[in-house]
Amino acid sequence: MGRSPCCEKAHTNKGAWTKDEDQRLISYIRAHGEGNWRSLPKSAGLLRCGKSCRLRWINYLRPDLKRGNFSEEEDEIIIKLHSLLGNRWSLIAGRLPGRTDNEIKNYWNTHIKRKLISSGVDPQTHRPLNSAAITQLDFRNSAPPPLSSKDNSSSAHDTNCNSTTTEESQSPREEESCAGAVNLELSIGLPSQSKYMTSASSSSAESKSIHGFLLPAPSMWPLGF
DNA sequence: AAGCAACACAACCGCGACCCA
DNA sequence: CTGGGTCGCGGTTGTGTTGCT
Repeated sequence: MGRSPCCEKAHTNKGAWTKDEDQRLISYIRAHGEGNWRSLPKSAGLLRCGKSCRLRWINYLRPDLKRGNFSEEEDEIIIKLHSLLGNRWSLIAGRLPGRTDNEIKNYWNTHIKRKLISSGVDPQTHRPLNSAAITQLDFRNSAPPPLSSKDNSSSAHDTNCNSTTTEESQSPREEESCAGAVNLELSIGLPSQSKYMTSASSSSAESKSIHGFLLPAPSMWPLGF
């Protein structure tokens, strides 16, 4: 179906935020709280799209943001969580207080990916690069290589279950079919207040993640999750 | 010192999920 | 049940900064 633009593009600013805009947004949210992103810009006197306001607040202005370099420990947590969850940055961010999904995503793409590759680990599969290469050969004639390189019988499923491509299947049916025996909440203790743990589709999404991603051997886990 | 390339990160875009009338 | 509006997510792009030649 057709989709209306999220805002009147002709009357909105784009690009970098000014200090004045930041200040307006901060003081408005302090006074009225988060939410109503669509109407917020107008109420706050900002010539910005609601989405832009939300992003600016979440990624940059929120008072509880940590900012600054990632610690070694955070690195390891991110790697660990990525091996479990794939590119579900918001879920990963939920486990790292003070960090945002955007920040983690950027950090992954610019630092950790390279770090893993240089240490011989495939950043998508979290397996040694050699075996990943073999896996790629195996799937060269079909769809893009699945994250999991396990048995062929489940490879199609794994492709559907992984989250690294835009072709990712999101349908509840497939999520259900992907729901595995492992409860992610038990494994990594996702916060129960997260919306992801309260909606049915989301909890199945967790299950699918844990199932879709072949867990690396415990010996490869830097942390004792 | 200048030009270029690589890097880092903020911001945008499009889409699916969710909510509610 | 359906359709429209809104929110949130992940991928991608744009731009400023840093390092190298």
